[in-house]
Amino acid sequence: MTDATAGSPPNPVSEELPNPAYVVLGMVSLGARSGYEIKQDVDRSIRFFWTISQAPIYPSLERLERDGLISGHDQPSGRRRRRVFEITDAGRTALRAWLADSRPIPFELRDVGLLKLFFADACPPEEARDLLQAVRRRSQQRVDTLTTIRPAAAEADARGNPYPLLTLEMGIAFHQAMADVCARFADRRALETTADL
Amino acid sequence: MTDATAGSPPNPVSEELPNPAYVVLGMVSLGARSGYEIKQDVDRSIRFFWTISQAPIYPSLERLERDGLISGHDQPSGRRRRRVFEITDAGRTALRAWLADSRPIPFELRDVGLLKLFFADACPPEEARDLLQAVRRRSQQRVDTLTTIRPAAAEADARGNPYPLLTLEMGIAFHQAMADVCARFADRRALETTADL
DNA sequence: TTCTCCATGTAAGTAGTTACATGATTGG
DNA sequence: CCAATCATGTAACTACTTACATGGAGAA
Repeated sequence: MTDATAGSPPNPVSEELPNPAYVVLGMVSLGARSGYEIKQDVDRSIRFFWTISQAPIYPSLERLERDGLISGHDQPSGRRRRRVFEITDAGRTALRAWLADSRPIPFELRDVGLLKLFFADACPPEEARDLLQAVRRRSQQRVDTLTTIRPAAAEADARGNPYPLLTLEMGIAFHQAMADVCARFADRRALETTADL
Repeated sequence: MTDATAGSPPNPVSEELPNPAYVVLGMVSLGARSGYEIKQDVDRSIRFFWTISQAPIYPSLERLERDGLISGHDQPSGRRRRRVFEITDAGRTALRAWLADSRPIPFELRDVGLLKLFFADACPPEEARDLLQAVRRRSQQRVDTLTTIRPAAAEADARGNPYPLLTLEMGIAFHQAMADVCARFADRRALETTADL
């Protein structure tokens, strides 16, 4: 039997946190201070492979502080309240432990675009073609957006942190690959249609 | 005011269904008969971009039948109960309407691998390297698995439905692209480390 | 007889979302 | 003074998931 009935206050790192808590912890480690800033930073950087809504950020911060992974101080500007946070040594340790966890990392995609494409045989050729076009354009647009953002990530790279740029380039490559497959398929279809005439 | 208080029975197509219902409808349209078969088919075909657990399938089938999009008949084998379904004309129409919906299709990825990679600067170089390796291997394995499955999709293509093969190739392409970016980055790091000596 | 597969269903829990609510500060 | 932005918090809902429960059929 483990001694689980001991008083709760100390609560060392031991337990695993839910994913959003690691996002919050990670953002604080990169310099985000208030809950508001965390949300901003998420929307600017990782939104292409992770989103978080504002609501769960504040309970997350509370919990991280209770666990001693971040330390918070009130820092109002004028009469507007504001609470800022810094990562602690325990927080850095917990973040590293999460990153170093050697269990296999699952990959789960849940995409309506691919789902529709899979069933596309259920609709007439022109509609299927439009659907393929829509999926292609979607990826092409994503490539464009990510490319626009690239300079900011390149700056971080120049300052010694290459990982934001790495993930950005994975996003670009990923969507470019999807767009390419769409294009190849559309060409093949066009050829077949011409051959049929 | 719309006349919403009318008796519920007729209930024409009008309303949009939740995504899992379209998965079920689509699978029935492709020949899946029982709830059990639907689950099997999902796990064999679309699990790489969509999953569904067994639980919500049966309520979905009930609802689709109430709406007249599929028709069900009891077909027990021996004393073991079993209910089989077919798509109706109304069902085909609803499926087509969903496929043809011209609103932009959202793309949302939620991947712990990329998330960890983004924060990888928080850990020492060897651990970051291991993490990159893990992400790379994950994609490489996915490419291998999908390639193994390819013949089945190629068969469907030969029989006149190219879309399962298309979605499969998109899966192969984007995982290959991710693995390539990992490889390029790992090489760059290796070079830099050698240069430092 | 026992194991695996076929087949359906429910109950409980969780992880997240949107929408709402509040209010201060800054810039035009 | 009005709009946009900074800043935090809650309540209700939804869309799932896992785990549990049941039981027949076929094969070894």
